[in-house]
Amino acid sequence: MDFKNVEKKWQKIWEQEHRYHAKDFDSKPKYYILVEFPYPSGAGLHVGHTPNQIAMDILARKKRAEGYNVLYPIGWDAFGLPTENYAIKTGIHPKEVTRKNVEHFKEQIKSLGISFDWDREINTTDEEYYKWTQWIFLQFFKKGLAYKAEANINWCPKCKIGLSNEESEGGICERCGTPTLQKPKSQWMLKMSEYAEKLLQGLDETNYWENIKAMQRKWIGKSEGTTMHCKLESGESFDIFTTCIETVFGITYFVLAPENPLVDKLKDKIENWDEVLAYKEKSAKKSEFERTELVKEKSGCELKGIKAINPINGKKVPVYIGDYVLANYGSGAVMAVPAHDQRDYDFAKLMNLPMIEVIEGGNIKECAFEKADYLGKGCKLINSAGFSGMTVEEAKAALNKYLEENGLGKKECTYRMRDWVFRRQRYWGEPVPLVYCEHCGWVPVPENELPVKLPNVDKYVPTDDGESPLSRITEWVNTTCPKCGQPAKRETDVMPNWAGSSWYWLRYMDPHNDKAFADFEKMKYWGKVDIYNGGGEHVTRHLLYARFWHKFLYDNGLVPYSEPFDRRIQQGIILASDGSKMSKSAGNTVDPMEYVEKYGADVSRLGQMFMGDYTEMKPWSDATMKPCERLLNRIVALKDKVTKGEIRDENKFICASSIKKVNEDVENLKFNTAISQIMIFTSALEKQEKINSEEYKVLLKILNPFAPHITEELWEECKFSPKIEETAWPSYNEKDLIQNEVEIAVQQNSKIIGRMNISPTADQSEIEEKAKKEFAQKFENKEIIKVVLIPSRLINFIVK
RNA sequence: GCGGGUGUGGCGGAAUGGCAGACGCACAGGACUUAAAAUCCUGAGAAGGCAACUUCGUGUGGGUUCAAGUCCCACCACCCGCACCA
Repeated sequence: MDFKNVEKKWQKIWEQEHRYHAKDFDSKPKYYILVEFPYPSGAGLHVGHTPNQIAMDILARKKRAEGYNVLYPIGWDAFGLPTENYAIKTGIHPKEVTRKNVEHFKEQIKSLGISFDWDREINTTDEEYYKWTQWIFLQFFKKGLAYKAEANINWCPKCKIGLSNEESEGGICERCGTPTLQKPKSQWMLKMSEYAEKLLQGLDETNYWENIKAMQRKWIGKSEGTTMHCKLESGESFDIFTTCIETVFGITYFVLAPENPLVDKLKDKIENWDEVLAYKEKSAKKSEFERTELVKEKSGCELKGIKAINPINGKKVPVYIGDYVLANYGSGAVMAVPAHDQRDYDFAKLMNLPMIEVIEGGNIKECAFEKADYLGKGCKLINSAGFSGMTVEEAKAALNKYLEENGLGKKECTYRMRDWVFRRQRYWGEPVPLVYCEHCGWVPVPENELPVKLPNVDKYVPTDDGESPLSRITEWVNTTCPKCGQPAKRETDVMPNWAGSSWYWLRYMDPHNDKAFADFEKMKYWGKVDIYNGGGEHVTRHLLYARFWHKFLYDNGLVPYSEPFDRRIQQGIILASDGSKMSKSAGNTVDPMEYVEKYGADVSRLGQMFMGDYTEMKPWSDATMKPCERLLNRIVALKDKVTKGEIRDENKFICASSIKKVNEDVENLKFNTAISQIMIFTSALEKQEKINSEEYKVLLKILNPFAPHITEELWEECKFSPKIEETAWPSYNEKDLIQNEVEIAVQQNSKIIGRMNISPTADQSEIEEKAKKEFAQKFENKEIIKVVLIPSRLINFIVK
C-alpha cells in the first residue's frame, strides 16, 4: 500500500467533509481537549509540538468513536519577539511573516492527519481576536485591577532598550552581551496579587496532576505570619512581616530594602546620607544576575541617626538598608533576629551587631538556630519577658494575641506571587486601549471603537530611550480624549505576549462572535476544558495567568465556571538521541516532519507514540519508525485473509483483552503500551489461516485513532459498512476476558519450583492438590504451614 | 538551599505488593534468494554447567512482608524548575 497517497486522499476527504467540526449544543456529551496553541515560528513544527498533537488526536478520535461531541481546536499564539526581530532584520511586516509561518504550520499539521476543527481556528494577532483581548483588559482597568506603577525593567545600557526576562537571561543582554541593569519605569500592572488566595483555593477544584498543583502552590507562595507595626524614634512608622513572631524579643536591628520609599523620606534625618545614597545607587546598578546568582554575601549600610523601637519591649535598635531585603516582598522591611535567622546572622557578623538568643536549644556561636530546627520540638522561649518559658507554638499564639489587642500588629498572609508587569515597549503586540488626557488622566477607548488597531510603522526597532516604536507615529499617538474631547495621547506600550493566551480556550467555543468574546450559552455547553495538555515550562506562568483571567471573568459574571481547566497534563520533554537537550546551537535538533516524508503520517504517528511513556522525558529515537511501519504492513497483509464472519470463540479473549488494554492505556496516556497490545493482537491473527471480518474490524477500529488514514482505507477496501467513523467503538464482554486455562507459578517458600496450567475458576483445594501431585518430590518430608493463593497468578506453599 | 522528577539487559522501555525484563531495537543462527534488500522462523539478563539445573540480578544501605522494581527509613547520582521570600 502506498501510505503517502492514501493519506493525502483521506486528508482531502476529511477537509472537504469538515468531518472534525464540533457542533455547538449537540445532544451528545461534550469533551473538550486542548493543546497549547503554537507560536508559529519560521522553523516550522518541531518535536515540542508533534507528540502532543498526536497524543491528543488519539484521545480525540477515540472519544468521538465512543460517542462524545469532541472539541479539539487549534490556533496561533502569534504575537512575539522572534517575528518582530525577523521584521527588524528584513523589514518584512510581522503580519506577513506570521501569515506565511501559519500557512506552513497548517500544512504540516494537516499532513500529520490531526483531527483539529479547522472551522474554529484562531490567531491572537487577528484584529477580531485582539479586539477582545483589549476588551478584557479594559474590564480589568475598569475594576481597578490594571494600574500604572513604577517597576524595574531589564535595561541594556548599550542597546538602550528594555528587555524581556527571556532576552536578558542570566542578566546578560541577548543582543550584545552587556550586563543588564534594573531601571525603574512607569508601566501597566495587573493586580494578580489580589487573586492569590483564589488561585490557591481554586486548585482544589481541579484535577491537575499533583505535581502541577504543587508547582502552582509554590509559585503563589502563601506564607502565614504576622505583620507588626513599628515606629522610628523620630515618629515615622513602618510595617514588617515575619513568620517567626516568637523571636520578636531577639530583634537587635531592622533592615529596609534600599528601594524602600521610607529611606528617602528620612533623608534630612540621616547623618550619613552620602554613604546611604551611594549604597542605594550601588545596589540599583547591580544586575539581577549579581543580586541573585553571584553575590550571596551580605552588604548594607547603617542609617546613622535613625533608631527604631521594638514595639514589644520599647527597645531602641539601629536601622540598616541592605539589598538582601527585597523591596517587593512583604513590606520591604524586616525585623532582624540574628540569633534565629541565618541571613540576619551573617549580616550581624559582618556589621558586628549583637545577638539575643530567645529560643533555647541551639548553639548560636556556630550558626543561627532557625525555625526549621526548632519548630515542633517543644523548644521554649528565653529572654522574652512574660513569654519566657512558653513553647514556640504557645508563644506564637500568645504574641499574636498580644499584638492584636494592643494594636501593634496582626496575623496576616503574604504571597510570593507578584503583580503582573503587563507591558512591552515593542511593536508586535496588542496595543493597550487607553488614552492619556491631561485633564481626565487615563481614559479607556470606548468599547465600540475597539479594536485599537496596530498601525503600520517604518521601523520596528524600539526608540533610543526604550519606548515602543509606536511612539514614533505621532499621528497615531495624538488623539482626542474620549471623555472631554481635548487633545490626548495614546498609550504606546503593547501588551506582553502572555495576553492573547490568557483566554484563548474561551474563544474556541465561539470563534466568530463579534458581539462578545464568546457566547455565554456556548460557554455553558462546552464547559471546562476536560483535558489541557501542555509543556512543563508553562505550568507556572501561563497557567496562572490563564486561571487569573478566567477567575476575573467569572467574578464579573462573564464566564460560567470558576476554573477553566479540569485536568492539566504534561508531555515529557523530547531529548536529542544521545540524551542531551535538543538545541539549535548544539545542532542536535530533530525535524519530526522528516519522518512524515520518509514513512508517512501514520507510521510517524505510531513511531512517536511508541518511543516511550508519553509523560516521561525521553530521547528521540527513530528506531521505533521501522517496527511501526512493519506493523502497518503486516496489518495490510492480513486483509487478504479476511472472510465474512463473527468473532470466533478462540479469538474472543485476544479481542476483548486488546480492547480493554487500549481503552485503559489511551485514558491513562500510555500510548506506547497500547501499541504493544496492538502488535500482540496482530501477531495472534497472523498465526491463523484465515481471519473473520468482525475480528479484523476490531483490530482496525482500535488502531484507527493511532493510524487513522490506513485503517480507514483498509475499512473501505474491505467494503465494511457503515464507515469506520460511524462505527461505534468496540465493546467486549467481561466473561471473554476469562481464559479456559491459565499458567500459574508454583512456589515453595516464595521460590519458584515450577509452573502448571489450571482453570482460572478452580478453587484453592483443587489447585493445591494438583500442585502437590505435579511436584510431589518437592513435598517429600515437608510440612505445609501456610498456603498463599493469588488467583491466576501463583500459589505459594510455606513449608518446613 | 528549596520544590518536582528520574534511576530496570547492549539500547528504548513493560510490570493493580504476586512468575522482573511485556512490546520493540540492535545482535546471532536459520529459511527464502544466484546474491543482496525486504520478509519470515528461532535464540538470548549475567555468571557457572554438556545438560536437567544452580547462583546472582531493578542506583546504594537498612526495614516491613509468605512475597518488594513496587511500601517504609536513610543515602547516592542525574535531570527540570525556583532561588536571600523574612
